[in-house]
Amino acid sequence: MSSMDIERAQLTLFTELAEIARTLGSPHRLMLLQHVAQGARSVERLAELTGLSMANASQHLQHLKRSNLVATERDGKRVLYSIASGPINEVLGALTRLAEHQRAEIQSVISDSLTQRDRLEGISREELLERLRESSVTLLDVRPREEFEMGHLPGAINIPAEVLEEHLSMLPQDHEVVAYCRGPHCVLSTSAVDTLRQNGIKARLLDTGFPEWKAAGLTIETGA
Amino acid sequence: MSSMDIERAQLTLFTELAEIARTLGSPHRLMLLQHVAQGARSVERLAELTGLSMANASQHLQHLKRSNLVATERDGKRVLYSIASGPINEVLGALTRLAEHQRAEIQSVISDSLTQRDRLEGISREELLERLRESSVTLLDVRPREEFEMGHLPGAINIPAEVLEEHLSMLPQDHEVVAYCRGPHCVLSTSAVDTLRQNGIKARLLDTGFPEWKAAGLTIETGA
DNA sequence: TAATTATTCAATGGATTGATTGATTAAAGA
DNA sequence: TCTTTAATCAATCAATCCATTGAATAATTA
Repeated sequence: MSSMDIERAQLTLFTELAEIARTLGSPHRLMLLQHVAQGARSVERLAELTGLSMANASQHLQHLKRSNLVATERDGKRVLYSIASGPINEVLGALTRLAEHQRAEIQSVISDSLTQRDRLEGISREELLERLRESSVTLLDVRPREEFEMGHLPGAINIPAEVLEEHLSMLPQDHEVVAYCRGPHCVLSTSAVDTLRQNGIKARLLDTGFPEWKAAGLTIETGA
Repeated sequence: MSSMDIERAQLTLFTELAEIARTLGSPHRLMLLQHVAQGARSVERLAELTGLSMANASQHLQHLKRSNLVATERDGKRVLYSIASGPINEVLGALTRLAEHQRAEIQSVISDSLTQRDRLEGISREELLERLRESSVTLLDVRPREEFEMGHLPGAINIPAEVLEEHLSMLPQDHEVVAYCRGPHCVLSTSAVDTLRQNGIKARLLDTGFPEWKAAGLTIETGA
């Protein structure tokens, strides 16, 4: 193996990595990816969910496909896009943690925010299970009702993020609240945690979301 | 918190993520980042290491800086670039694993490669320590001699990747070999593992590199 | 102070990207 | 078969990106 070959190998690896990173380097594609990660969706639905035009959504989805981040399957006259196999969520999770770290670093200079520090430190699945067993926490699912009813973590109560502020009275003031939504890169529950804290409720964020919980083979409740 | 606010928060988060991903979306910037991750380097050195022109390297480095992936510090008439704090390696590691996963998936269709599967499964620090204690493995450092001499894992022998093929006789034929270099995103040791296997030596890849080992506070040897 | 070295800035041009529009293909139903 | 619906393709245009060039700035040395 000559050092020439090594350089070439380095270059091709970096080129591959760069290609993936580039594909992730568009807010619209990230939004599409996030929705696709919830389950197979048609182009039309994805366009609607993201507010993009059909043609534009289609092109972005094809871009994601070229990078092997999503897969397609035909269903009658529709084409369903679903997330590809592989550690895609890990990449998005790592990216999110990096972004949050950077944001925290900036904010810790600007503001003296006390909540900032531990907002990043989510609660782990293991700790959650332990705390649930001794019922010292309330588990809060902030996804839309329909998603909640399709399946949720056992014992969770559902208050969609968009109505959280008006339904704070449903939450116990003494217990700590652990919020979760779709995945580690879901922004809904971090804003939920902010809202809760601003209202004097002790709140933390589950470091995994519903899809991961399901993937880990843990028990799930359905219905309302 | 209205659902309008959520959408805006989503958008800004995704925009931030996309910006980081975009910055990583260039092979040249990834190369620069990899070198910078080894320690503080001047623009000139980095230009030389990557084969870029000074002005070009400088601009890419500034791009990396704008995304808070590197930091600068003046040293006399030179400007030293170093890696920023935060889980940057985690992102690169996750990206690399994703790329390798994709590559493996393609290759497992094309070729019937037996080695492909477990090449990805590196050996963990814990397992390595155990195996070293019972001296059932040989630890191989494939970085350039100078880096090796600055510090390496205890008990490792050094054969730089570019001369590995000519020095195979230095390696025991009966022991398993564990190769490592700089970090999980270092391509050197994966090519090293390939070379070794092609020559009938049982080889695996350490799932962390020297920087991580050092960061974990484990013992280090210096000198030749 | 002048000359040197290291880096950045500013301007240029070619290549690529992202969104829009309208045309085209594919499958299903009337 | 003709129409409808879902998705993709092709063409366009503005915006951005990347590398190059040469000039400008900053710190050091003669």
